[in-house]
Amino acid sequence: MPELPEVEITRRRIEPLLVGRRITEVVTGPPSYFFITPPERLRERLRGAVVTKLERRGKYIVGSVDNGDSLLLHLGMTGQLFGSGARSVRLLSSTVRASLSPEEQGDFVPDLHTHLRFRFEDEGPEVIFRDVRKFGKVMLTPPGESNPRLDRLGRDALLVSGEHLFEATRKRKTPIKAVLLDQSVLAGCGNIYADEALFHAGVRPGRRAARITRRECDAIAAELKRVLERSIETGGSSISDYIAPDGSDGQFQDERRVYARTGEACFVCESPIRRKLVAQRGTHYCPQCQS
DNA sequence: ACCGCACCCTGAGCGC
DNA sequence: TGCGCTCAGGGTGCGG
Repeated sequence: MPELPEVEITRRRIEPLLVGRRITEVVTGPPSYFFITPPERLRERLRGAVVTKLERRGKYIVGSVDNGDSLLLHLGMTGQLFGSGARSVRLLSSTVRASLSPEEQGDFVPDLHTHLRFRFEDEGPEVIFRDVRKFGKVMLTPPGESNPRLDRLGRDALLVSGEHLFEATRKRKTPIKAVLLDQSVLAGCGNIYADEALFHAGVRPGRRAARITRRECDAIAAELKRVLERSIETGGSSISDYIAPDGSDGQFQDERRVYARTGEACFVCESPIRRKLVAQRGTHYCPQCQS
């Protein structure tokens, strides 16, 4: 599931494929939950346009278009943004994959889940947005208009501080993990990195936020920053559908300490890792190392 | 203001 | 073998 590191890696790799190239055609799928802006409007507004800048805001990728529009992309749970040259079996459903020989599992072929394709004047690689579950989003904001989705975002998770976390957690009865997942507090933090940061900080995810000490807030902030930076360095976590935009897998999943390790031994104390629901999310922790 | 929860979606994995 | 059920989860919006 794409969180800040995966989104940042995607942004970095897509930037040279998108920025500065004149769009000649936008090919879209039919209207759906995925399209906040209707596909017809996207096609009209982006034909002939150039994206001049590509930034990340939390888990959003935001493009500045030379017509003044702002292009918002969100990968949701299963969104994949890549160049047409990417080669990865993760770009195919397992049933389709199973019907192909290894040598056939090469170049990407647009399918039912391919909602958006950008074609360019230079006739080079296309930029493709595929999303099986359609929890991803694409949206165009007209010149001068702000976007409420972006306005809601809090501080970027890479810039978290113990002080900020301490202030945000006072008077909150909800579990500390819910605060870490709250995009209006920490933009970009998601399920994997919340669990990992809380493990490294030695704090149980279900603890009431207001009961977390200043010292613990410092530890959580430092560890969150560290795991996010480390994940970006190692290419992100390729759990389920995420691939880097060149089709390669990330490596951070090999450095996980608790996420999706239910029942396996803690690397520190060998206690079995536990899983429970916190804030309606699958949550993993070590009962011995975290208190 | 804050909190919990339903909803959106579809493939994987499981039990029968 | 195959069907049908359940689960997964980011973000939004609603009701309490």
